[in-house]
Amino acid sequence: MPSANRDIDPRRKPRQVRAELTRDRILTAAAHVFSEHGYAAGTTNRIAERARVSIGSLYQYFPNKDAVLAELMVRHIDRGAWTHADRLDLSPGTLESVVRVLVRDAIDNHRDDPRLLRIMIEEGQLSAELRETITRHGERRVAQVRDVFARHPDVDVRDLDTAVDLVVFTVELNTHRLAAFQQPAAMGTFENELVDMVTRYLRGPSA
Amino acid sequence: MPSANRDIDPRRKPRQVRAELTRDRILTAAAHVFSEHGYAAGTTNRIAERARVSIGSLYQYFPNKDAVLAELMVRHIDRGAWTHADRLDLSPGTLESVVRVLVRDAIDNHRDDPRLLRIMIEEGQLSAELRETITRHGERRVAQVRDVFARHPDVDVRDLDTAVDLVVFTVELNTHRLAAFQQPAAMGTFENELVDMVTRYLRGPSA
DNA sequence: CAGTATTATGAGCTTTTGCTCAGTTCCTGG
DNA sequence: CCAGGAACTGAGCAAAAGCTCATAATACTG
Repeated sequence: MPSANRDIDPRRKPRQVRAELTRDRILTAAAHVFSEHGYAAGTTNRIAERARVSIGSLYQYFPNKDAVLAELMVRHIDRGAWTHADRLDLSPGTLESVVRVLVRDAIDNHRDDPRLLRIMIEEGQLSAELRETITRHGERRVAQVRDVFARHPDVDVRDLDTAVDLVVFTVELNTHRLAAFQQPAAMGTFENELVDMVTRYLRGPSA
Repeated sequence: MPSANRDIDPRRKPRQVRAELTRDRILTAAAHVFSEHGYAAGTTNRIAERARVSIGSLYQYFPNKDAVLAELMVRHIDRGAWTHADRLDLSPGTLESVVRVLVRDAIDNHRDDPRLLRIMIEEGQLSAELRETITRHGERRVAQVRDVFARHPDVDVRDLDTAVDLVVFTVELNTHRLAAFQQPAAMGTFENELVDMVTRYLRGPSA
């Protein structure tokens, strides 16, 4: 495989609408292809083919394959799907309602495509910088949730850090699975049960 | 890529101990390589190299790359790691102890290598037959758990099916993550919290 | 120990895949 | 309307990866 990660190579920057459009089609196609085939098996030719664009065009906008995935990740982050958990702070309601916001937030985050999300994070060599950003986002989220739980009077757990960890990832992972497999119909029921489980856990031994 | 999935091609079947040994070394190496590099980037040459075996030997025992991953999966299943949940039936103790068995079981299942497990399931084209087997295992497990919960007097949930689904996967996924990232030290604490969360959920609104 | 069967080797063939570049088509400003 | 830049094309190159096969080494058998 040819050398990836050459010096930052902005390639041509789109100046016409047409170009922007092509770029978009490439990225959309890439999202589908990576999601379906995984990173390694999602070949650039397949992406170009799916985008109905010649392979040359793809390389006019992206210096290499990694850059395509990276751009996808950047877009995902920029879309802000990852932490509009600001709502969390503003919801001083019952513990259950807080948890529900958390769950809804996770669902929003996974609305795009959970498979792709995993691939973006686990496969493909993202730049250290980008990884940093992602990690930071995750940590900020955990910290935010920790804060809210710490403040809430109904929360009663042995170790707050462990609890937050458990809760955040339980919500995250279940949502992930849910988005991937289930049909939207079962969503409602599932959301309720998930919220219930987490809430009861946080409330502690309500003896 | 050459045609995979040709007619069942048993290749040479080992007749000497030496051969069996080579086969094992190949599989062990494959497990490591796939786990480290993913399926697509885990090349057969790398596997052979790591096994200290010539590439030719690899293809003497496996018709193609997919077959190596498939065999790995078969071994995983055969090892019976997936459902010695027989213990479940035999543990008529408290709800908490039942849940704990469930968690321990999941941990055992992931003892081998969680990365590999994911790769085996999500990447690589397993035969329809093998996929069937895996699905069946999963379903059987869920059914088994459902049964135990249905019988247990302390379980109080709205919808048993949904609850079992939620519980099984929550345990599964958290264990997965735990095995992958955390050091064994934090394991104990985490196990307790997980057990707690699930138990409280199953006990229902203990008003 | 000779003869045969089994196992192991690795150079290299074939296909796949990331990517280039010379040439064509399209768009826009003057 | 046309010149020149921007965008697009796709045949094909180089590297990588899957896999073969002629040959060598090793183990078993009588």
